[in-house]
Amino acid sequence: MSIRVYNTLTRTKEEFQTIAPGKVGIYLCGPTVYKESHIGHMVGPVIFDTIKRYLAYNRFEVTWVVNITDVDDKLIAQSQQRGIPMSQVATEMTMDYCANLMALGVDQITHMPKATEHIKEIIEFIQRLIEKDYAYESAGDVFFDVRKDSEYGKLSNRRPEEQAGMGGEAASKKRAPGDFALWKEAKPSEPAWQSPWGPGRPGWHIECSAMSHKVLGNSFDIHGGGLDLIFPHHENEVAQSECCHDVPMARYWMHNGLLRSGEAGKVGGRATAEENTADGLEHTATEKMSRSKGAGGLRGLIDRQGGERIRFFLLRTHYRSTIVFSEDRVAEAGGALEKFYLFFERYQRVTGQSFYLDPNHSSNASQRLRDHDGSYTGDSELRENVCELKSEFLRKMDDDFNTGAAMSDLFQLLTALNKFADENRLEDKQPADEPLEAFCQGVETLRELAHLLGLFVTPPVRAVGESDQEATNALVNLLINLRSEARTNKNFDTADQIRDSLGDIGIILEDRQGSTEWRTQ
RNA sequence: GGCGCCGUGGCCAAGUGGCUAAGGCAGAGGAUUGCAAAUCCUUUAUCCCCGGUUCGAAUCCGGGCGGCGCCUCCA
Repeated sequence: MSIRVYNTLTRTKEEFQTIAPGKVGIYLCGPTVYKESHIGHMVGPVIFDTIKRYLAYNRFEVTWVVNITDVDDKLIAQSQQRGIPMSQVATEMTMDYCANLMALGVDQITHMPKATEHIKEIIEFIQRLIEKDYAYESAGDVFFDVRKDSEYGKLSNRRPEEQAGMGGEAASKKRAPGDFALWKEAKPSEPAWQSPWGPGRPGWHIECSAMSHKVLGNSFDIHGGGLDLIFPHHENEVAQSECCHDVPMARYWMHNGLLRSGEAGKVGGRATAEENTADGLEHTATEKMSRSKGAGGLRGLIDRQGGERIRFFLLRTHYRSTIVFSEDRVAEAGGALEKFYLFFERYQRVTGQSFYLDPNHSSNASQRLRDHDGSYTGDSELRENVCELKSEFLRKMDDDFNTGAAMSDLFQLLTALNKFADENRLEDKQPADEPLEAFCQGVETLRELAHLLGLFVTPPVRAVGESDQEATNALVNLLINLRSEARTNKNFDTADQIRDSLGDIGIILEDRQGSTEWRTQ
């Protein structure tokens, strides 16, 4: 039983072996906090949050670092444009980023170091590179000399000499066009820190090398980020770090696929299939999500769809694949979650306990360990089925964290449990003890596996406010009572009219034994 | 030009050499229900095209067509 991960460096799946036994260090490149984050920024955090949960489940002690880059040309531009200090822009956007992470259930991050709080380490790092002759000062700037690094290009598989169009505005200060800035001289109006080369600020890549070194050491296990960071960001990071420390920076380089926009121009307006297929072929122009292309509105998306839907949408596809994003797609995918929510209500009807608040398990279920001593006793068809689905789920997760494939077992588990509840009439007043226990154990497994994906940890956030809900509650119950009376009198026309009218405004009634329940949508 | 990815049922999406090609959504039929809802059961695949390797390929190789990414800021 071993975990395999795809390594960008070798372009193969490799067996996962940690540097220190039982411990894992992960560094994920976080955002440059100059604007509100968009949906694309959530892909890496969500998959690595899941990876951390899974590694912890496999008895690893995991340290997961996500950096905040809070000094950068774009941040300076923002602060000047808005007329506020750069640090204020950074603080606002960092809070926005963290709020979005929380909404998507990303709560496993161990450290979030900021670049501006590590200027000293950054300067020391650069000094070391200069001493070792891998970097040079040039008129207030410091550059990394790519020609000194014989391994430069190994991650992205490209040779600097073959690159066209490199150099940028600082080209005249460089020895070679592929050289990149470690330290940038400050212009008069720009924020600056004192350094041996005069006032300035760090270049883009150096903060990650310095901070990962500080928190995780010379070598750590996993370095992650979006595919678009392979070049130049990660290529430059490896170059800096390995020239500085003379050991491999990271064992496994993991890169998540990017999101592409699949907006058909009908977001928010329930586009019907009939409308779209009128001309037979509708080629939706899709393009990569990026802030420069106007992707945005993550907060609104979260408000409308809920974080869990978005998380589910992202984990449905393998993390290295491109995902075509649109709100319609999120909404559509999220419909599948309803089946689980309805089941959790069923679970509550059967056991009288909330799926979420079970005092015995809720708080610890996500900390369950693999191969724990399960309380699975006796044998039955359900138990066998559950065990098999669980091992299938784990087998798929072992194979490069194949969350999309693993989800199918979650759905099959759900179906098995529903079927079992049907067949054993668990919603009757007095269900037999033995089947009830088997059922609860099955639910326990469902919870255990779902929590590995970060799903169903907390109740879904509904859009309705608290007080609204109370009023709605009272009102609907009133109508239910009226309808119930009509039904008792065999006045089904009236009963149906009430139910249909409620259905028209989005309230669904469900008749159970002796009572009627309702839900929205 | 250099490096790289993708093309699986109406839609989304696993599977990368060998049982009847997962699962979800949508649709259809059935069970259940006073009628519904929920739930369960049943049901839909020339795996982009052509050639090759092989006893055997969606899966490997070559070619073609189509879509996309990076090489400039980007998760």
